[in-house]
Amino acid sequence: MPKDRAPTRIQQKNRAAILDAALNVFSAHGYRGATVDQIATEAGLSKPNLLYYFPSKEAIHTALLTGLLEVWLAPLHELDENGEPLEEILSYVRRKLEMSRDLPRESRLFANELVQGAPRIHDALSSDLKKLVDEKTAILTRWMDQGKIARLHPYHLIFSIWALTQHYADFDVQVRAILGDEDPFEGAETFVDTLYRKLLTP
Amino acid sequence: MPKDRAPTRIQQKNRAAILDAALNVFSAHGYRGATVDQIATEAGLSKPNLLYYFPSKEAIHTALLTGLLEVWLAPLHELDENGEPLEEILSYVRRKLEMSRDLPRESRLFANELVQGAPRIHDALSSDLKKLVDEKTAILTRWMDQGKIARLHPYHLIFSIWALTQHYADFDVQVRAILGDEDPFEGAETFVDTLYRKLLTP
DNA sequence: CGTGAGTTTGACCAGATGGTCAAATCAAGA
DNA sequence: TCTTGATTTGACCATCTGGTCAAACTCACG
Repeated sequence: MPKDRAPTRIQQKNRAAILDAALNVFSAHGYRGATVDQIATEAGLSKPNLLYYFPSKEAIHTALLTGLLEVWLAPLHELDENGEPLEEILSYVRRKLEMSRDLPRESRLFANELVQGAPRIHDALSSDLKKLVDEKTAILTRWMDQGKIARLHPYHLIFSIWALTQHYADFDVQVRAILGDEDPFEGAETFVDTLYRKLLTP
Repeated sequence: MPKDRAPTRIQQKNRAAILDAALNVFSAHGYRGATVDQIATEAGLSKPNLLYYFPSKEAIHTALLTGLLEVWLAPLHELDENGEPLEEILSYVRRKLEMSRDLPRESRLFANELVQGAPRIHDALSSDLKKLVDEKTAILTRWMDQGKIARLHPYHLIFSIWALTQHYADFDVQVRAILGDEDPFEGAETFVDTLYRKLLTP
């Protein structure tokens, strides 16, 4: 394993290639379904070479998840108390939907992990995620108190946004099996827009 | 393997035990993450004994999925053109939510399969499921034409129901990490009820 | 009972898989 | 160029896993 000095050019390139390959493989097959060989091949390395950069399969998975959790929660971070309530929420929804369209692998990585009980990120859920959600639901509640949006259960409001937007990435095959050639995201965008406008209008 | 006569008492009992154990294991770990030994132990059988009843791991999985697809689609089947539109849709939503609460293993079984690209039920999706959905969206469209419910993209309306209801079973850990002790389904029920009332009112 | 079909199991196998290691190769600074 | 640390690899290992098989056991029924 490389000493912990400043990473060399090669180290940067290879670690990035490994994480990208791992994202492909883990998101498509889940943790257990992914093989180190597959990741190595996809990253253009031999298996021992890959294990020179990461000590184990699990280490790759953990590095991926923790690295992406930040990306994953960014849209919610941006929800701004000082903005116009309805517009703030709608653009959060829009950002989440864009992530489903542009980063479906990331969405499925988390979906795989969550649907199997989140054995490897359970802690992050009940600390980081919970904290962020509590912070933002407080804002939503204040908006409701001020009569700026309809009164709803704030947690379930957040859940609904996650469910509606991530559905298009996570269950992509199903969506496409039903829609055929139609682009899922065009319809989805106007649908969720209408939905939250109607729902949130007091 | 047993001859194809009428199944004996033992055969019935063991096949049922195997399928129930398999539902536990597959829904919790996905196809690849499940092991035959685990299923056998959970069913109270030895591995060779299990393989006396089902020829392979995949056969168990297929038997499960095909057997449960029917159960899974039943609520949508019940959507009745002759009923009162809003109430019909609301009770469909309610039935789906009840399934998430009462049959979370089934929900996660399909979620696992779908999120990984549905390699084993792709056909059923684009034939049976597609057919059923087309049939029911036609009803929805007619209701919209008659001005009985708001005009929306019917496919995305169905997707939204699936997403909102199954979310509580599939991502149960996440939901509970955020809600703490609060019962997810109580809040969910009133939330989705409000949501679809507002959304569907023309 | 006895007998034949139905049921169960211990021992075993082949392939897949995560991971190790010593040796070989490469790259950059002195 | 030479040296030293970084990088790469072929060979190898232990374990897990799906699946097989022949032998043993059990049960219903004549």
